[in-house]
Amino acid sequence: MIRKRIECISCQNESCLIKKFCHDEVAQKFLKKKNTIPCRKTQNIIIEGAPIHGIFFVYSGKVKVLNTGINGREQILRFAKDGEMLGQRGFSTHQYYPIGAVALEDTVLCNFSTNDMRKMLQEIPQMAYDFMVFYADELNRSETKVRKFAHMTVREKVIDSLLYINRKFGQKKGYLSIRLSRKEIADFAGTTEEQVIRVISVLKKDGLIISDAKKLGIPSTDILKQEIDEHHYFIQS
Amino acid sequence: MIRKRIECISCQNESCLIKKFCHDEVAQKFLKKKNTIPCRKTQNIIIEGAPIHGIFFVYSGKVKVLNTGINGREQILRFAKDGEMLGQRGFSTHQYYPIGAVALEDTVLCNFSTNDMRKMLQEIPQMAYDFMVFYADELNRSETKVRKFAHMTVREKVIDSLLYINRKFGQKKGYLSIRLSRKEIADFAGTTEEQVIRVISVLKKDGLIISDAKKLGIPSTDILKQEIDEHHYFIQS
DNA sequence: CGGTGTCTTGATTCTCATCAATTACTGTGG
DNA sequence: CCACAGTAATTGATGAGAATCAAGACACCG
Repeated sequence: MIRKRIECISCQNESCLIKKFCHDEVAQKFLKKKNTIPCRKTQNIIIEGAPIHGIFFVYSGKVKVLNTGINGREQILRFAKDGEMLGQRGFSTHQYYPIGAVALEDTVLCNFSTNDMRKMLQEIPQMAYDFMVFYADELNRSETKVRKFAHMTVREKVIDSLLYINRKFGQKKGYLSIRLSRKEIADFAGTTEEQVIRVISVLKKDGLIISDAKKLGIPSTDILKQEIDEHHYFIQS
Repeated sequence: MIRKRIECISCQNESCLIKKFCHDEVAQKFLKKKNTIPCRKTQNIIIEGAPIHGIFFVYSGKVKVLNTGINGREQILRFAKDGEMLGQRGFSTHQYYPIGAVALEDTVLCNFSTNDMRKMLQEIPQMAYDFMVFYADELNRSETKVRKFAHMTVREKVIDSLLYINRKFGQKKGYLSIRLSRKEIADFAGTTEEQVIRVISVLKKDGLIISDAKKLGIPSTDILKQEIDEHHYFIQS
């Protein structure tokens, strides 16, 4: 576990919205003030409903972003990996985090206070613009998801979720490089554990996905993609 | 129908993200170039999948924002009224509008080309920041909706939709000041026309909503709100 | 080698979408 | 002003899909 401070200069996450400005003079005073926070698997990074205390960037590791209904059911909204942002809502009028975030494996985070982040965005116009584009894309993605939840069958939702996980985290040696429980897939797909299991069973029987121990693999995404697209010609995001 | 050009200076929509900068010097050259577009009820403002040709602001009127699956089913993503924005995705990497927009009544729009809008945002940092906050809020709203679609019953979704419509457009003389068909409510709530009718019937019987001719009214939102909150303590948006 | 948690499968129940048929409403032209 | 057509709203019946419930298999860990 990395405990030492991470400097943006030496960071390899080219997609990070901050990294891009690591040579910017104005940015320097803020970059100096950021914190490096290591956290262990299953640890809560952001607690839903807690007062907002800044914005996070994933330096390394994997995270799930979720929120909970009072019935105890949790909805996973998205996953985040290296270079991605968490707790982005400090800017809107909210006082409390509307979402929670949990580390799926050992993770290292960079943290900026909401105040510093605000100032940095106001002082570096290009950064505000970049953030705006980022949010616009996220909004797109989220609205696509609304549509999916409204009209897809469980089978389609599960397939769609598996494809998303595959796109996001990729495969290593033929298997998805992230291990999620059936429950987590269900919470992401918007269904129940049992349904996910049933769909996965059928997909395995049909040879559309493979499994070894607890790992899942997708030999070819083509047929699966095709099935989704046939009924919903979505602009993927 | 207003045909003459609308000037931001004389516009009354205080919530408009552009109006706020109508005295800004840098903004002037862009404001001069905007177009005023009147359109009639049921007219298509944005056609889903068409090449992006700018961003719109509602000067007056009411609009629905939607997208369609190949099965013909449409999902209404949100409604927009005076001062609100349409086709906001010109900034992200998309080439085509991922959504469509249709006028629900006679509507007057202001239009900026994507290029002008981009330049304006780059040249006026505070505007980029405001837009960023706007998107962040929209994202929040959308993610709340994902959660709702995942876990609410049809009855809850319909009630939630009616409350949203009421919040957004308000009531006049005890009735909602917008008239939507059952089908439109269904497309927004993520269910079918028949289900909406059934739920509304029951709600009328229980005196929770009233109707006169085609108009719907909500005498008191308290009980309805309570029903939603009991099962899902959402941060409303 | 218990024990705990995840995974799996089957059976049951229930909600909701669909289909079909009827009624109410709106606008138009004669 | 009324007849008519076309659209929207309504109601009931049915079936499919999905959530829930229950029980057992499996793996992992002390």
